[in-house]
Parts: sequence; structure tokens; C-alpha cells
Amino acid sequence: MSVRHGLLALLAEQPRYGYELRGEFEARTGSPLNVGQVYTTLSRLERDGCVTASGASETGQRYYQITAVGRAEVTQWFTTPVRREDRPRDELAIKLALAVGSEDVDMRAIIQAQRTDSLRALQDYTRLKVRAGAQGTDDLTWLLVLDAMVFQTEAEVRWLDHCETRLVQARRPAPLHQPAGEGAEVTR
Amino acid sequence: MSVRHGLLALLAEQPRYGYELRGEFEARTGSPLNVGQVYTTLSRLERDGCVTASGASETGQRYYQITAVGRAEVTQWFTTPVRREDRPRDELAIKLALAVGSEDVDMRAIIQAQRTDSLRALQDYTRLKVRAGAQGTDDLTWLLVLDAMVFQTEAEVRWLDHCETRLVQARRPAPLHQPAGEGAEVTR
DNA sequence: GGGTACTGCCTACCCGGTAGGCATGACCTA
DNA sequence: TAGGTCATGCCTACCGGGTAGGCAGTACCC
Repeated sequence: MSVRHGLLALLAEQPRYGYELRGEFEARTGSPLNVGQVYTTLSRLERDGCVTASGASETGQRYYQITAVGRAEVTQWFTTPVRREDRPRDELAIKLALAVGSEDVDMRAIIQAQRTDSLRALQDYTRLKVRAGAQGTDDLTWLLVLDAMVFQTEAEVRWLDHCETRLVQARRPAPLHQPAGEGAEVTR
Repeated sequence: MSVRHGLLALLAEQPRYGYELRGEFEARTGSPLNVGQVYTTLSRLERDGCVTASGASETGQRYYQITAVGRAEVTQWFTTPVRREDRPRDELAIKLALAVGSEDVDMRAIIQAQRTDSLRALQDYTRLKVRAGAQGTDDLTWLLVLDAMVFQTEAEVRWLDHCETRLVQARRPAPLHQPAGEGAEVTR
């Protein structure tokens, strides 16, 4: 529901029209948004009584105003944390999990290819950060969004490394009774 | 497309029926999967020539076999890295990005609530890891999946802390020419 | 005998996301 | 000046992901 709530949050600041919402959303979150989705979402919001639409202005725009119901939903959204449990599937984790159990799959190659791509993304993000910082735009929001992606990607790379070493350990069968030192890792 | 490809990967190992696929998928990936989605996905796979269905057996199960086309799609999936760019929206990042720009929003409270929830999730994960390790199941895949969630959540907490300090810095307007030490952060 | 629970299937419905079509106006260029 | 392109602005159609729920058979237990 990020789109629904995101649009509502923007409408909570001031009335806007669809195309304008798309632009604002992308500029603030850095997340590309298809215009079509804006209009369908707006009609759902109108259906649910969260916004009211004014007829098209003489220049053709349809402005949307938020209602009390909509305002309540926004504050609800802002004050409720995003629970880890109801996040979309992690495609990478699923892929590796299924690959581990399959024969005819070269785990090392998969991990290697993934790490290469993740490191490339990491480079892109740092380049963007440098540019954003240098241009003096000083767009705090944009910098924070970039940081989020950097942090996530770093975690991904670390996890990939972790997987690789774990898989190597598993290849040579476990010692009869695992020597001490394993416990520390488990309770990290 | 994680579901589609995940089911295909399971079918590449051996023929299975819908309900069984749900069970295997959840057991291996730890990701809950609605049965209805399995059946709709299977029919799409059949439509696309990736699998063929046999009529219901005497006990009522419909077994699905993978085809050459399906096999090609699986290996394609396994060998192509998951690109950072085409991942689902990051609801948390979007929320915070929009909150920064809004008045009447208590950023500190939002971040605080989110961190509390993330730390709770982190605790749950470590508990699960301990249990998985202690029971001697030694289910490597499940441990790796748990590690993925741990790494991601740790990154999230770090990012939240990062956001908080950045926002505090931004409140008191930046010094005329930022003192050294900032550059190191940007190019980290 | 009836409640509960599991296996096994299928349909309906909604949201997210993409593609694409349509119209207007600005601006550039042959 | 006519035609190309691009941006603004709207809308619809279509597909995959995801959830809810219904239906039937079996098993098990009180």
C-alpha cells in the first residue's frame, strides 16, 4: 500500500492533481511511479472516501483534496511501524534457498554473479551520493534514501559472503562433535 | 515473479502436485505461500508451456511435470542476478522520505517506533536461529534464510540511527563551511 | 455422532504495476 | 508554414501477486 499512502501523504500537504502527484512522489522518494497507477489509486481513494475530486479545471487538471477520513489514514500510516513480517517476498533469499536444495546448480557461480551486480549497484549509489552532495542541492531526503539503499546493499553483500563460507564449511562434512566456536556464531 | 520461478525450480527436481508445492516452498524458503496462488501460477505456467499437467490421480492429486521450456526458464532465473533496480518499493524508505517533507509529523517518534519494532524482529530471528541450531536439525538453508533477515534488519536499524543523527544535524543549520570529517562519510 | 483438523482442489476479488492510447501546447527545424 | 518531437495531462486494458473463502474427503478424538 505504499502508493496509496504515499499519495495520501502528499495530498495531506496540499491539494494536487494526478500528474503533479507522480512528479512529487518520484522527486521525494526516488521511486519511479507509473502515471496510470496514480489515477487508479486516486479513484480507489475517492471510492473509499479518503479524497474528493474537483471537476477538471480550465487547463484540464483534476485537483484532489484530502478528507478527514484520509487524514486519519495518513497519521495511522505514519505512526504504525512497517512490520518486518508483512514485507514482500525476498526474491534473492528465495532463489538461493531453492538453489541450495537443487542439484545441477553451481552455487558459487550464482553467488559470485549476484555479488558482482550488488557491488556495481553500490558503486552507482555512492556516485549518486557524491553528485548529490557536490551539487550543493543539499537534498536531505534524497541523501537519506540513497543511504537506505547503500545500507541494504552492503547487508546483501555481507550475506552473500556469509553464504559462501557457510556452504564451504558444509561441503566437508561436519566434524563428529562440532568443536567449540560454533556457539558464538549462533548467538551473535 | 518469485513464486512462478520458485515453483518451477521445485518442479525441476521432480514432478509434484499443487498442495505439495506449497508445503515444499514454505519449508525451504520460510516464506508463507497461499495455496490459491499456487494453482493460479501453475495454470499460467501450463499456459506458457513451462509445465504439463497430468489428470487427477485416483487420490485426487494433479501432478505437474516440467518441460524443456520450463527448465530453460529456471536456469535462466538461477544464472541471472536479482537486480537492485527492479525490486519492490521500499515502504519504509518511502514513508520516511515523505514524512521528512511534511509538517505536523514527529520524525523522532516515527523512527523510535520503527526501531523498536525492528529490534523486536531481530530478537525473534535470533531466537529462531538458536532453536534451529539447538534442535540439531542442522537445516543449512533455513539458517541462511534467517541470516538474510538478520542482516537486513540490522541494516535497517543502522539506517534508522543514521537518519536520526542526520536530522538532528540538519535542525541546527549547517556550519558555514562544513568542517572536515564529512567527506569520509560520503565516500565510505 | 459431531467437532476439529488436515489434505486437496478451485474461484472471486483486489491491489500493484506496465503498456499504450488520446489530446493539447511549446518548440525546433526543414 | 508544415511536420517532428517533447512535455503535460488524462484514461483504459491487461497481467501477475496476494488474500479470502468455498467445497469435498479423510482422520482423529471426545
